[in-house]
Amino acid sequence: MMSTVAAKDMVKVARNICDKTGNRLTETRQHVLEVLFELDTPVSAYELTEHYNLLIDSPIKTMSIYRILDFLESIRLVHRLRSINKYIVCHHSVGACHHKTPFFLVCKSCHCIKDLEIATEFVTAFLQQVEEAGFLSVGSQMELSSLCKNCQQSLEPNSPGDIHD
Amino acid sequence: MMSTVAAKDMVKVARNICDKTGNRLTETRQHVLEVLFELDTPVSAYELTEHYNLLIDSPIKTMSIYRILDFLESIRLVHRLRSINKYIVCHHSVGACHHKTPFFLVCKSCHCIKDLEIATEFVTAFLQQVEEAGFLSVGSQMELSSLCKNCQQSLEPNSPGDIHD
DNA sequence: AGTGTTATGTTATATTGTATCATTAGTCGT
DNA sequence: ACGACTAATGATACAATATAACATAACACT
Repeated sequence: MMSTVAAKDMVKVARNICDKTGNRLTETRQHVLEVLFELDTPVSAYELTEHYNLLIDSPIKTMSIYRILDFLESIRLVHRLRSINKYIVCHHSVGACHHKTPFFLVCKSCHCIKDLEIATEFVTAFLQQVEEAGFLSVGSQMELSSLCKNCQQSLEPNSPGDIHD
Repeated sequence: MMSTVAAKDMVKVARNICDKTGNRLTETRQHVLEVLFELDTPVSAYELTEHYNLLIDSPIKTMSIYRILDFLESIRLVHRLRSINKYIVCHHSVGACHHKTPFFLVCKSCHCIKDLEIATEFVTAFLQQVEEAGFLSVGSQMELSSLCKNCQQSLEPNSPGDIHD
């Protein structure tokens, strides 16, 4: 499998994390991470399986992909975008502070995403409210179902909900 | 189908909205709304189908439930919780201002939810950032994948991601 | 090497959601 | 009231997403 420089960096970070946390960065896991990195767009587990099998010699099945995605998510190298059932590598992992709380704007229509950099004090204040409510933020990410500029335009006006109130 | 007072209020609001927006609150749609209201907990479309068929005489299939949920969501009487693929009635609809942006804390583990009342200025500031990024918030709701108090306790410590950084 | 643990392979199945076309029920103009 | 149009539902099939369960392989430790 080819590896761009950046992909190698990603793998290096992954190896570091695994070393520190007593986990194993197996060849398969590394491959999954590399494929996801090269794709660099949200993909479903099944799409990822296809790409993996195009790029990597030894074939894999989706069951294994799911397991490895779970693992990579648990060490925070992959984000699971629950609102669209897709997965993407974490871009805050390579040579950057890892303690951000990514806020993904997810286009309901075309499934493109934007990783919004929201102000720290904003996040802090917000997480405090979460804590006060007795909840613990996990997954370290938020998603907002929205529409990107393109899809806003190609949408007809006057949806049922518009005249509300 | 039995109707508590509150359920009747809900239906009244629904009828109002439909009248204003030129939509029809059919018997089936009303029934779906009532069943959802009585359940008052997030349910999947299939669970809702089951409950509907227990409570209502004329049987329904999930396909129709999905269509009606779509409709009820479009007039903002139902929230679709995408992170857990479940649906719940909107509680901001009955005799209250409807322009809130609900923020649901969704427990990853037991799927209980808490509708967090976040400060208006908070939401406003946030939505401005969304707009600046060229996105339009739709669905008028946010979800945060989290853990409720109960599930926090029953979880073992030292998950793989813990020692990160 | 032997043993326990973790990761993967493999098959089957559960769960969630859509496409499509037929049928029924309203709506509107005449 | 009648026909024609549109909206809503019924019904069947299927696609897409995800998990369960058990077998095998790879690693880790003594």
